[in-house]
Amino acid sequence: MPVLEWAGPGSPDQAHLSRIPIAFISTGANCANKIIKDVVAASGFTVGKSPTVQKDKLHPFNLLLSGDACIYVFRQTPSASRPSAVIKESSRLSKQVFKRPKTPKYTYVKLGDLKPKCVVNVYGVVVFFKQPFKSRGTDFCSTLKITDQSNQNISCTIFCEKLEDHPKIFQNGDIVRMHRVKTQFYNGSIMLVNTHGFSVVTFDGTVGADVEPRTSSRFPNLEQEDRRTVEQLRSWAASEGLLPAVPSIPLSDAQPKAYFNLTCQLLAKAPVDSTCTLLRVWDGTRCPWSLLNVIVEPDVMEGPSMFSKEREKLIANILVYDNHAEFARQLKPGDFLRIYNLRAIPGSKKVPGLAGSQSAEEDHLAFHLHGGTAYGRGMRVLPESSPDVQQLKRVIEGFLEREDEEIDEVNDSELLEIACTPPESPSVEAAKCSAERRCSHDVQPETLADLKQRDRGRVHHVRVQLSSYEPHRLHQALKLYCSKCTLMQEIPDDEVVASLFSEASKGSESFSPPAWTASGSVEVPGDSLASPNRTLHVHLSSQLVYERKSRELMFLMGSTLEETCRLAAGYRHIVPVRSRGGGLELLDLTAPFLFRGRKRYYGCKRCSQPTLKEPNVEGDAVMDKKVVAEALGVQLMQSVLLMKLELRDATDTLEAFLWRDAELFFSLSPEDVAASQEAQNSIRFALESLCPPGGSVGQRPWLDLCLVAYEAEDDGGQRRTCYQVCHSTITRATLARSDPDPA
DNA sequence: GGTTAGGCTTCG
Repeated sequence: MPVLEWAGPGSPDQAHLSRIPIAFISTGANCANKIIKDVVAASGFTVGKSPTVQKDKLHPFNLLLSGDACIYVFRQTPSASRPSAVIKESSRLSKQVFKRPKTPKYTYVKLGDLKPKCVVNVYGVVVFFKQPFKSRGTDFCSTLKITDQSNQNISCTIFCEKLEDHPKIFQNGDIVRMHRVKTQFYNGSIMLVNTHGFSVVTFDGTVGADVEPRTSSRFPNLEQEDRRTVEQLRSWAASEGLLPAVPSIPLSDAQPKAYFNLTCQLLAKAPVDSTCTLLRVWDGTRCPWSLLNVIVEPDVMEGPSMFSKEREKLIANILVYDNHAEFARQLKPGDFLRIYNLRAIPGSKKVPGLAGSQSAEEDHLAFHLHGGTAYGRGMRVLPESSPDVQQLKRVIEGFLEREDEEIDEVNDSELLEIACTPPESPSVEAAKCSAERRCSHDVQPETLADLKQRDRGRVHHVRVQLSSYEPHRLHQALKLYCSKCTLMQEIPDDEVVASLFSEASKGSESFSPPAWTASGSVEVPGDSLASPNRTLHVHLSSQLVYERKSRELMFLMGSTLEETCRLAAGYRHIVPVRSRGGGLELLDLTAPFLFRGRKRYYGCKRCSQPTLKEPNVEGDAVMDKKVVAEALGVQLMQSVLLMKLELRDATDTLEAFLWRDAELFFSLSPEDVAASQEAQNSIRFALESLCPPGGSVGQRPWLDLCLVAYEAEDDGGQRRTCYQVCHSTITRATLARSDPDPA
C-alpha cells in the first residue's frame, strides 16, 4: 500500500471522504494504524456499494483498492503555520510512513506449478511478445509468452484499457513480474490472463544491469527478494541463451527481404494516406543500399521538412500501415523508437500517396511495417534512460559533432571571403530549394526598381534571389518578443541563466509555501559516479496531486540549471522558485520561468507581475504554458526569428526583414528552433541552399516572395519604408534524396 | 458484472 506523506495546511474536500470506510483488500496492506489520527485522502480507489449496509447500517459505499492507489496523509499539526516546524515534521514523518513490512508481501508460483482456476503472482522471462494492440473490445491487448527455470512456456494475455498499465517489454529476455493473474485452460495447456488488481513490472534481462523497474506505478513494491529473483532469472536465462545477442539491427546491416528490429530516432513524420504514414528515422549508421525516396508536401510534414545533404544519407523512410499508422499519430519527432519486425523490401516499384506515379529505382531498399501484429510486429517508444537509447545517442551525437564542424568550416571560409567555386560544390545539389507565395493577393509581380520608384501599395510580389542574409549565426536570429509591449530581447545564454539558478539556491531562508501546495522532495540523479544524487525541495499543487496528475507541474527549489533541464524530461512543467521574504517566489525573469521538455519559456520583465497562484485546471482543462503563465502573473514572451535578407533581381537590390512569417517561411516554429539542434540545422541548410556560400549568382534559385511595406522609425528617429517577407514559404523539389552511390 | 485474444509475416 503506497502512502505519500503530505505536509502543509491545504487539504482537498474531506467532507464525504472521511466517512467512507476503506476496505484494504490488497495483500499485506497494513498502514491503518499509522494514519488513524490524521485526515486522509484516497485516490485510485473504486467506489463500490457496501454489501453489508443492511447489517451494519454504516456508510452505503466502500472504497475498494484497485491497482495503483494512493493514500495521502494530511498531518494536522498545530505548528503548520510555522514553516520550519513543518519541514522538520515532514522529514521525520516520511521515514515513518514509507516504512514497509519486513516480510515479503507476495508469493510467486513457478510456471511449472500452475493449477487451473487460480489467481497467482508469477515471474517469468519473456520469450515472445506483442506490443499492446487495440482489441475488438474496450481494451488494449498484450500477448506474451514467458518461461522460467521449470522450462514451461506459458502464454499470457493482458487486457487493459490504459496503455501504461501494460507490460513495458522492449525485447525478448526481459523479465516480467505479474501480480493477480488467473490461470485458465486453453487448447490443452494452461495460460494466464490478468484479473482485478492486476499489476506488472518489467526488468531488463541483462545479467549485471541495474534492477530498475519499468512500471506506471509510482510506488512499485520492490523488495530485496525481488532483486534476487530477477538476478536468478537473468543468469538462468543467460545460460539458456534466451536473451538475444543484439536487441536490434542497425540500418547499416539491413539486408534485402529480411525482417528485423530497428532502434532509431524519429526525425519527422507525415501522413501519406488514410492507411499509411511516413516515418523518417535514423540511427546514425548508413545503410549500404540506396534508400526509398518518398515525396510529401512540406506542410504535412511534422518535424523538419529537410535536412543537410550528409544527414539525408543516413535517413531511412519507413512506411507504416494500418494499425501502425494509427499508432504513429501519437509519435513526436525526437522520440526514440524500437520498431519490431520491420521489413526491408528490395526494388520496390510503387510508392503510395503523392509519389504514386513515381517509379523507384531498381536497387532501392524500402522499409515497410506491414499491418497486423504477426511475429510481434509493431513499435514502441523507448525511454531515454534505456541503455540502447543511450548507445544510440552516442552514435548520433558523434555524427552531429562532425556535421557541425563541417558547417563551421564552410562559414569560416566565407568569413575570410575566400571566393571559390569548387567544380562539385554541394550547393549545386542543394539549389533545388526555392520559395513560393502562399498569399491570395491579387497583385502582379514587379521588379525591385519599379517597387522602389513607384511605391503604390502595401503588398508587393517580387521574383528575386537572395544575395545575403544576417545574422549568419542562427542563435543570434532567435529573439524573445513581448506581444503586449513589443519589447524584443536576446535569449539569455546558458551561463547567465546558470548563474541566476546558483544565486537563487544560495542560503535557505525559512519560508511558508502557499496553502494550496503540497511539499515534498525529488531526487535528482547525479550525472556521474563523482556527483552523487541530490535531494531537492519541491512543491506541487495539492489539487493536481489529488487528481494524480503530480507530474503535470512542479515548483522546484535549489536546483542548478542543468538539474532543472534533466528533471524536465520527467515532468510536464517545471517552475523554478526560490525562498525569499518568508515565502516562495519566481526567479529573476531573465531566467526562464518555465521548463517544458527541452523548451524554455520566458516572461516579459515590463509586463509581468509575478506571484505564485495555483493554476486553474479544473475539469478537463489542460495545463499548458499559457495556464501556468497566467497563474504566475507572467506575460509570456514568444520566441521569434528575426533576419535581414538582401534581395536582388536584374534591376536593383532591396533589404527586407523576415520576422512575422518566419515560421511559415521555414516551416518551423521559432520555439522548436530554439529547442532543437535538428531544426537549426534544417534552417541553416535551407539558407545555404538559397544563398550558397561561395556560389555564383547564377546558382542561386529564384524566389517568388510576397513583401509587405510599412513605415517605421530607424535608429536616428527618421521614418522610412521597411519591407517584410510575408506569406511565403521555402519549397524543395525532393525531400528525401535517393543516393545512387552506395558507400 | 465482465468482451477483447487465443503469436505464426508479405496489398501497400
